Amino acid sequence: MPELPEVETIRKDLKKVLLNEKINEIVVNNPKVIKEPSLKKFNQLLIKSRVIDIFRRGKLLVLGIEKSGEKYFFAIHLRMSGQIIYGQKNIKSRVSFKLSNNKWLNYNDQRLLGVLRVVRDWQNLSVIKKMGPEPLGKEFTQSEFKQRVSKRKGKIKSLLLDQTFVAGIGNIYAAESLFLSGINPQRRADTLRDNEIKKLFDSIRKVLAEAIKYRGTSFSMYRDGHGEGGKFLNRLFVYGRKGKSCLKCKTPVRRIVLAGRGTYFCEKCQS
DNA sequence: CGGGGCTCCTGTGCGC
DNA sequence: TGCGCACAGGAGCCCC
Repeated sequence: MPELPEVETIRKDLKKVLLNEKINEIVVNNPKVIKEPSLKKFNQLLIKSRVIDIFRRGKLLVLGIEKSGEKYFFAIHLRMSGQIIYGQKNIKSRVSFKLSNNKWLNYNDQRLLGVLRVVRDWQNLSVIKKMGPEPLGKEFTQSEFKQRVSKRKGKIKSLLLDQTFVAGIGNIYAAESLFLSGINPQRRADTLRDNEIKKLFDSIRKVLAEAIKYRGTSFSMYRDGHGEGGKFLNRLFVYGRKGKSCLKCKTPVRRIVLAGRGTYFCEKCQS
């Protein structure tokens, strides 16, 4: 569900309310989402710990925590249906944390696909070690992007979804970036011309930055740190608009399946 | 390396 | 109303 802009919105929301709070109580209603370490150890490490940092890498949200002089990282991947909502206790949550200010941090996850971990070194997580560049960061440059794209034989849309290639892009923003750049999602990456790759590079950054500005896209499950929806939904050009007319040329938007994922595009605007 | 299929889950919406 | 199927902001795994 949440892609980079959604996770970033949650991060910013939580940063305002979570820093320096202590976790005083943990209620685990479904241990399945806790992947590392054991449930017992997970509870032990988090209880009475203090939140000292909150950051994001790709779609991964990380809380830096401190417990009796030791530093740990609470890494949260929301996958398809995860939510982290600050406020009142939610009895439907998979895991809830009671904070020292008597508020609750609820981890909700309808489909139970999310992953919670507590580790000593977040940079040592395999997802992090394999993860591609942060698309809004300085290390993401047009020239290295162009070089890497032009070497790949797979479909450009699959490549954008590959977290080891670029971090944080998911199904919505892959579709929107490709629409803005006028590129058909089925194109082989190595057939893109230089000006198309440049356009794609710019579009990725533009779409992600805009989506952050509008606090993400709420199709159904996504909620920000306070349980509110994002406002980017009505700024989407193609995602979820099958059969509706293209906002640029009025041609009906098509939906196909690529690598098992719904893929939306305008045949006329994207070639 | 690339692609397809399947899997982990729960829930909703649609056609018949 | 009921049933079965498709589909859902993700990603890892196996196999060809």
